[in-house]
Amino acid sequence: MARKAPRHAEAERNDQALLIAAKQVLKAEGARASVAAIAARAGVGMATVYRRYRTKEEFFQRLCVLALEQWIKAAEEGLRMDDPWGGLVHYVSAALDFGGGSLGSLAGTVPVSEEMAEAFTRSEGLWHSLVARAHEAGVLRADVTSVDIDLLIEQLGQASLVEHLARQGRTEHLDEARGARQRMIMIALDGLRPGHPSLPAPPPPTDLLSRRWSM
Amino acid sequence: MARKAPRHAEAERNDQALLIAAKQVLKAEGARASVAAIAARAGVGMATVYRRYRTKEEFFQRLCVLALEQWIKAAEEGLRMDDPWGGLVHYVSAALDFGGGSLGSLAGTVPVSEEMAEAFTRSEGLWHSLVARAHEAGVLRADVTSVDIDLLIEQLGQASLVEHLARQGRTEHLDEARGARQRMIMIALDGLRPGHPSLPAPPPPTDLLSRRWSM
DNA sequence: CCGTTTGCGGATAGGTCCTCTCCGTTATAG
DNA sequence: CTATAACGGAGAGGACCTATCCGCAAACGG
Repeated sequence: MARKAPRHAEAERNDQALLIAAKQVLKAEGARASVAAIAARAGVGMATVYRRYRTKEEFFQRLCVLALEQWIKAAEEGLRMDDPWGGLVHYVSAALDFGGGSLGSLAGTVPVSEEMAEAFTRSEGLWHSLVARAHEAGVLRADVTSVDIDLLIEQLGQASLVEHLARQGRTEHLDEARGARQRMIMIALDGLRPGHPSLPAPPPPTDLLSRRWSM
Repeated sequence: MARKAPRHAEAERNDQALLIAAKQVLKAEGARASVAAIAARAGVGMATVYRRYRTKEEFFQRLCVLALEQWIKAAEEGLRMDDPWGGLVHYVSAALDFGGGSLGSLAGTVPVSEEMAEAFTRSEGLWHSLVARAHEAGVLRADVTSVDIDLLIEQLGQASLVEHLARQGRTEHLDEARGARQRMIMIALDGLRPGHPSLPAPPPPTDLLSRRWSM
């Protein structure tokens, strides 16, 4: 009967290429990215996407789960670090690096699957621990909550000048834009340190963001 | 001959409604906003837009000029304040309030008109004065440049949770989201104060952003 | 009260772009 | 060399967007 899988290696390579391309395109174009654009970026045909996922929605849900796993990994790494502040910075930096912000733009446009809700719950728990530890050590300003920082990550993670330039093919200034972005992130993180006047408005409710991840 | 303008008042009202609606929709949807959406938001027909502007592009260019005038006004107000830091905060807050960030998403998608380039030059000069004054007074960390702050404004000005919720009609949490946003902006501004470790990467070139506004 | 003029809304033509399917082609294991 | 898993891309069908056109409503002078 079935002799063997003739093009198995190529299929595996395409799997990976698709996931990488999807992250890049989603980061640059947000939730409006088209399947065609992602496939082109990965150097494969569109059929290759639809052979693996029944619909675009299912594809994006899978990407959400993978991204959530990166959040979880970042939080675990952060907790493993001895320095509470360093751990928190690691988490935020990692989230912005792998494009955790693009996740935010997906949330709300893609129905939440069971798998997604589960992964989110796990990541949320770890994240709270990381923030709590920083608070206890006194290295994080007392009037800031984990939701505040989540919002900050989401905002800073949106399509930035870097992605805009990359999309337009203007590579001359890419490095400068990347450096500028790092500086901006550091500025925002410095605003999280203790020693600043107290924040306006009451702290946001804890479920302000998380309700987007429940089914 | 021409007796008089029969429906002049309504026309004037529509003019204003269109501009207001355009700002709101652009803020929520970015540069991809459709004319139909803007007209609907203003409660007018599409023809009303095209009676005033020949093309969508011309409409958006006009909006850019109006927005740039708001930037100029904000900078002038900031310079008129006695407190150098307060003046800078005023500028940033005003820019984020009136949706200066949506301007950033227009830059690059709309050809730069002469009027736009001129207004930008004027606003840029005022902005530099405002930053220079803060630097001289020592109330702004020395290693931050005006481009850094521009980038921060652009990033924080992009479609936020507030706009996402508004677009989906979820008004229950709008006030909480608005408060959370104010807190986030204050956190970022606190990061601009003196007394933090020095920033990574060299300062961005002064024309990193401004070249988008030259013809 | 009527005629004229001005501005109005929305249907729609024409075009772009997107999702998803179908089918002839290509690469590999035996 | 054959059988077959996996491939790429053209295209059907539909959503949506810009810009136009036309019948209608409102304001004013006489």
